[in-house]
Amino acid sequence: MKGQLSKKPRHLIQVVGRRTGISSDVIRAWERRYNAVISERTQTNRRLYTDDDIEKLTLLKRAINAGRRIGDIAQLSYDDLFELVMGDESNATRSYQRPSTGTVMELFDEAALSIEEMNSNKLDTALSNAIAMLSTTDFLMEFLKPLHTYINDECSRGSLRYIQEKFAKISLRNCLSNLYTKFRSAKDDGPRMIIGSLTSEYENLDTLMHIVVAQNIGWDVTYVGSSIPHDEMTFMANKIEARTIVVALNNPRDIARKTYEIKTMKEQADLKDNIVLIGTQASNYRQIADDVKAVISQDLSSFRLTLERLYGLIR
Amino acid sequence: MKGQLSKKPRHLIQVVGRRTGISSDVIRAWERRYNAVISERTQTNRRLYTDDDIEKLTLLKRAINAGRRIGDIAQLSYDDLFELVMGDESNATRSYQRPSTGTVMELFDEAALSIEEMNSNKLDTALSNAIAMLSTTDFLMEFLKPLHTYINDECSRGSLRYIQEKFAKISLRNCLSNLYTKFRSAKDDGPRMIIGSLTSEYENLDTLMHIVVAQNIGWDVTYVGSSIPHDEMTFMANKIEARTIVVALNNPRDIARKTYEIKTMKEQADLKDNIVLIGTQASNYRQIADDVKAVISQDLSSFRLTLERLYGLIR
DNA sequence: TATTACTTAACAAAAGCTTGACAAAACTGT
DNA sequence: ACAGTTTTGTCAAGCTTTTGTTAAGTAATA
Repeated sequence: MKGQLSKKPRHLIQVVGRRTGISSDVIRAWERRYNAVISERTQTNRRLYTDDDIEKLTLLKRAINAGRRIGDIAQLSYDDLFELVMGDESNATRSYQRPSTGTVMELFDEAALSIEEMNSNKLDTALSNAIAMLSTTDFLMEFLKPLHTYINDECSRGSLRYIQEKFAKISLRNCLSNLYTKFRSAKDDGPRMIIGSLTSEYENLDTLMHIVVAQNIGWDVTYVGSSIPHDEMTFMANKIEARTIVVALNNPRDIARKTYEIKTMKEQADLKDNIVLIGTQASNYRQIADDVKAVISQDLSSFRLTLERLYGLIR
Repeated sequence: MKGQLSKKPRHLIQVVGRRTGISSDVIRAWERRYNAVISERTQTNRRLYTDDDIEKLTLLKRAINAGRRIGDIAQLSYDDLFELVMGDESNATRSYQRPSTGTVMELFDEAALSIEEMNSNKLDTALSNAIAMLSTTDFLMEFLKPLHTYINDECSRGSLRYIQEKFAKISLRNCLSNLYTKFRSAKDDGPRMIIGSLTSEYENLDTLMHIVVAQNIGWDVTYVGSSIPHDEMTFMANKIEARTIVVALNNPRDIARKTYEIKTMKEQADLKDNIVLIGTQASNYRQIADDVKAVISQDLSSFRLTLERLYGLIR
């Protein structure tokens, strides 16, 4: 499911440094000393890295954060590294295992089938296999998001019952919160961000996906849940010195009130960056977004871009 | 389940320390004095441990927690150690006194502090340290449950703000759902159970704790969430051939309706065992419990006992 | 021209190792 | 209950290994 782009060497070392949080000096030192990631070169000898290289470097960093030493792990394959990191970060008895056979499509079908059968065990396995098979971003965009849409569709078509929807979403939620806590340990130095939703909003799987994306880029994310009064958010943002607040907007009710609340938050919170609005209803807040210079991110990929831009500016 | 990897010495002493919660000094001291775990070495004399070594150290730690002395048990084989620990811990459940309460106390304080500071990273760390340090049951009963009570108390006293409560509970929830998925894979053959709550009930951390307890004993638990119509529960129970349904009752509203729903579920679901009622409000359902031979479990320990009894009957 | 990247070499902080010592906690015999 | 002994976690000193950082000089880039 990975595009061809990921195999193409195209990132300068500077970009890689930003994305992974590893300084270019260190990336070069790792290459020189341990052959950790050996990149292609341009005709004029500049290093060019692929997306896969970045993923491997990210894993290396996480492994180091978990107590490994670079010299011991630099030469491991991506798969071995992955398993190692999963074992290290969760004291889990079971570690993720790459399925030897089967494609992402098959995993998707298996997930769908387990939802129909209401077999939560099987569903969990399918999910963690998908995590093991794909990069985090791909897992979200190419697997979890479609699966979520599928569930909603089948539900409104009536081919899935209410309890099947509920049950499936609990598994997805768990899976996302696992990802969340896993990445958490890796990043304790990134720029801080608060994600939550205002009063009258409900918890939303999409919001959780946004959290994982943000953490993946390097942000230190605090999720505060749904239905949070705006002054509480402001209080927390100031207390923990968050650079930005991300507000999830999925419920079409009370637009006027929420507009006012966003405005107040912008005024009272001492943010270094602008507020970010996400969710299906975010587009209804264009006016206030313009007024307070908030950024609207309609989907995961644009959210990712927004954050990468901000993160780049910070360093 | 264990691959060849577990036999391969690959963990640095630091990693081992982090995973077991035993300081590297102590690990070395145990090796020097009692030959507790003798690791391989790298060419440059660094210690490298296998997964099995980590398991043995974890057992040693649990044995010490249960009152053993390291000098007496260090040289035991893994199997002997395992048996010892099992015996010790099951005896300890009833009459409770833990010698090394000091450190657990500190973890509790650290958790409380991180809630005040709203540092989710620190809170997560404290939680996973507590998990590593205690057996699952102790973790729930002696750590998570008190922490939950503490949060609620401080909140009603007004010394914690709403957002601190919300934020803390999200971390606890994540922690519980991690435990849930962690144990899930281990048991796919146990007797099946559904846990959920009826319409007008909200999600509740106590219910999640019950799930973990049930899984810990060996049940194959499917959690279906809160606010589930009773006929949906029945449908699922029959479909996956659950032995029992556990109904969480925490909201004092609509007792009459829920009473009726419990009765209907008992009639229409094809359960091998009786329905179990849990939660703060469960005691208001004595009448119907008698009528349909449902069991009421007021707290985690009585829930545990009930399930152990059932589980014992089944095997 | 100012910035970024490349290579090589050197340096210094961090972490590991061993040995030895010490003090608190636990145990023992009276 | 109490004094003496043993057990055990912790720490320090002195050494080695590992690894991030910095500097210097050169080349490419915009």
